[in-house]
Amino acid sequence: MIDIRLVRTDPDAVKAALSRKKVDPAEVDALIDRDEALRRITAERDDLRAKVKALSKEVGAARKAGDAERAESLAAESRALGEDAKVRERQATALEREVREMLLLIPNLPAPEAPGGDGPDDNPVVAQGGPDAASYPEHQRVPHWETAATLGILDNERAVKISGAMFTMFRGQGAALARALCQLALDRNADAYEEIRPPTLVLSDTLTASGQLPKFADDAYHVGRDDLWAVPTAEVPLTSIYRDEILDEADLPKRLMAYTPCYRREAGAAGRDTRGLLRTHEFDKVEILALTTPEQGPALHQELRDRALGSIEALGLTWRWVEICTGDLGQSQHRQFDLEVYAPGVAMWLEVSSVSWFTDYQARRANIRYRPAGEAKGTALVHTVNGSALAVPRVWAAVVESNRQPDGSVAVPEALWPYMRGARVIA
RNA sequence: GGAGAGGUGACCGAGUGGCCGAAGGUGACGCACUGCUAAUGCGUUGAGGGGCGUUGAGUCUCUCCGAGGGUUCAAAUCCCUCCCUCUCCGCCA
Repeated sequence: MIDIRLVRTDPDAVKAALSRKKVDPAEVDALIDRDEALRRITAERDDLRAKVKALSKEVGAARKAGDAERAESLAAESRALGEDAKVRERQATALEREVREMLLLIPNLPAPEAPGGDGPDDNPVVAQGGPDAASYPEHQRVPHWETAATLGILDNERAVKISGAMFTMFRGQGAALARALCQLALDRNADAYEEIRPPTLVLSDTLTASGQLPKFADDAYHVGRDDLWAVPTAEVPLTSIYRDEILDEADLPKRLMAYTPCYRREAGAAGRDTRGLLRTHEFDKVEILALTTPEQGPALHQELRDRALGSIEALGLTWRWVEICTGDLGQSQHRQFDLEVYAPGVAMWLEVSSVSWFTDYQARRANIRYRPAGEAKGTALVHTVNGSALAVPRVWAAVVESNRQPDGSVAVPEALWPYMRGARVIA
């Protein structure tokens, strides 16, 4: 959620910032209107309550003094005010809900330094590295699903039998490779990040805190019988770890990482990227996340990007870093970097990591605060940043394609040797 | 899933209708005492919303004792529903 106080004090700045995300200023005006009504009703309600409290005390005093008549008349007066207060209370509750629902749907303000643009095509490439995308030889211009089928390391046909379309299954060395990638990402970040193994079925409140609900309910799997949601990313449980808590500034930044499976319905993506591993309902990912002070936010955002990049470089892949323009920025994001790797077999740049700075947008939803050092009282909202340290399927695909040997085998990148039970080649 | 007990502030814990945002203790912080430490004494110490004022001066007010409803002039306290924790039984990787 954005700060309602900012909406009150500087509505024009909010509208201007949000217009870069294509939000209609009328939405902001509607919010202001409801907020004003809420504050008016709340003031009336509180005033009535104060009177009821004062009168109630007098009733007690009169009773004690044995003045039953006066007590009764005061009680009657208080009763009448109480009726009024109850009416106001109902109105206030309805307005509170309205304001909150509006606030939950209004996106975060984009960073001033986020580039303008209408969509993905306008995302500027900031940097690139690894082998030249044009340098891959002919024997590496083979889609991973073909190589994998030959080697018997991917069995999507049977995955579909088991779970339906867009589910995948790794086999043998392919399964080991998938697990090795996770292990690599965890080990590379264990120097600074606490490893978490969180639950992956979560409450609606948890999914709301990180921004997926209420707007993106269709994208997530819901277990109706128990009203639980399958997490689309470890960001969801990690963000909620300190929900409704107050941290010490000395404990910030708090760095966390988790390997989890991720579940996505891909509701709007029917028929797209259905071959191989480019888009699947269930995949493994290592997520890194930090809770920071506002001052630490930008630095941690860079740190996360560099860490995500570190694993990709260790694997020897061709990569590029794009910055997401305002028209393509997600609802909760203030600023976002994407990392893409080049997959020579499918001749595509694959998005493998998305590193985002949310300012206090998630923290306000999740109510995660900290006590600024040196100040006896008062709290402030933390900032959240997170990113994929490594998302398995697309990296798996890129590794298989860019390490394919002329004989059809796949050389295991050296960084993964410790995790492949001695295998240097998948054949 | 069945039976029972319980959920109060950073923590422990008292509180069965008004004098309770809440005793007492622990912890933390400040001051005093002390050669230092310790001990002792005194004091301070929750969060959130709104109004007026200020820009970090305050002041008034409302809300919060697991959550949500209800009874009452008045609810931490009485009633209802739900959630969670613990113990025993059942089941089970």
